Amino acid sequence: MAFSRLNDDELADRALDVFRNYGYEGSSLSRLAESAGLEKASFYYRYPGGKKDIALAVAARVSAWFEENVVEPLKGAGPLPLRVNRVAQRLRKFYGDGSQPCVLDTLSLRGGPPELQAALADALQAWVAAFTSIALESGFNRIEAVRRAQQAIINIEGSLVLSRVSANPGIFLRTLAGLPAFLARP
Amino acid sequence: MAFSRLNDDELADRALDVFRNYGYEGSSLSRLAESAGLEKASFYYRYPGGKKDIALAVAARVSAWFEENVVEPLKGAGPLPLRVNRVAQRLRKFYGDGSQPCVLDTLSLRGGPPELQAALADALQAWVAAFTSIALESGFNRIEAVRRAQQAIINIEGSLVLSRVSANPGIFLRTLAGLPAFLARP
DNA sequence: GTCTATATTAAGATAGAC
DNA sequence: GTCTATCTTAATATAGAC
Repeated sequence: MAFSRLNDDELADRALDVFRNYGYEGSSLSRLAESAGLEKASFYYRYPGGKKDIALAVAARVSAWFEENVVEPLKGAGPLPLRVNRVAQRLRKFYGDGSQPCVLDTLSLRGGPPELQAALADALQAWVAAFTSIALESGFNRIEAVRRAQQAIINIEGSLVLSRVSANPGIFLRTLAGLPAFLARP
Repeated sequence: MAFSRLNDDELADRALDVFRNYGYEGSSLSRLAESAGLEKASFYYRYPGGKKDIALAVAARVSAWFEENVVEPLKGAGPLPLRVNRVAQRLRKFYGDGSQPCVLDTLSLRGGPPELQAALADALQAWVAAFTSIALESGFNRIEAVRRAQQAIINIEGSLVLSRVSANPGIFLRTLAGLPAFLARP
């Protein structure tokens, strides 16, 4: 295994996939190392603090993902609904078309360190802020804009739970389809 | 510990609390046994199949909880919004005022047997059906009633995730407050 | 029906070779 | 920077006393 090693971002992406599917406690170091194609000892070399460290790296990666795939695309040119729709497609992919749990939801389950909870809360806050900006730009007043942003994320998170538990992606995909009209009124 | 033993329902309630906070894989038998105030060996006496068995018992208990606290109260007498509000208060308590994860969400994470996933999907389906009945009784046509029922549960599950991750129960409590008007239009 | 005791396997973590 | 080897602790599971 001297070749085909993964860089830090790729490694965090693999770990993200383990964490969101098993929760914090359910993600054993063996599983995390295996998902990275590494022996446990090599894993400790990269993340001396073990599971805590890689979980924090995953939280940072999640924040970076939202910056790159939600905050930035929303700032781009073009009509508002079209920009929102671009973000909806990124979210669709991020959540595996409704088959993958949200890492904010499941990595925040009991067992992780307080810094992890704080980092996940920050990532969520950035998401709300990005959606709020769009609702403001769309003409809603501040109170209504924040309400819409929160409700849009409630819709995404809630429909994801329903889709996943009932093994019916349609609910999640329909929610995403309605996102542009909901956040950026025509 | 010859006295103060818990019956099956009480035991399942304790296990439910462990499962929803740690997910399936993250809930060790040691933790489950400890939460029940039993030694591991005693736990195996009651649930010979170990974690799988108690998880299935928890899923059955969840179904029973929805039957008793959602389906039945909605059938009671009184104005529709008042009945829905009674259910909202039960849900508020069930979810620890927005501090406790939903067991449908987190017990369905990877690791559990297929029968568990099926049982949790059934419980969710019963919830949707109960809310659909209310929306129908309230005057919505069938398609809109199903949509409202699903959306009401999306609101609950989604706002619970937001409240929990951001440690802000307000979002969840506000969603519950709006439930009667949403499901049973005045 | 619950306990103590114990066996086996997996998880968490480090040392040292390459 | 990754590996094998090893240690320690925890998890899973069973046997047998009470």
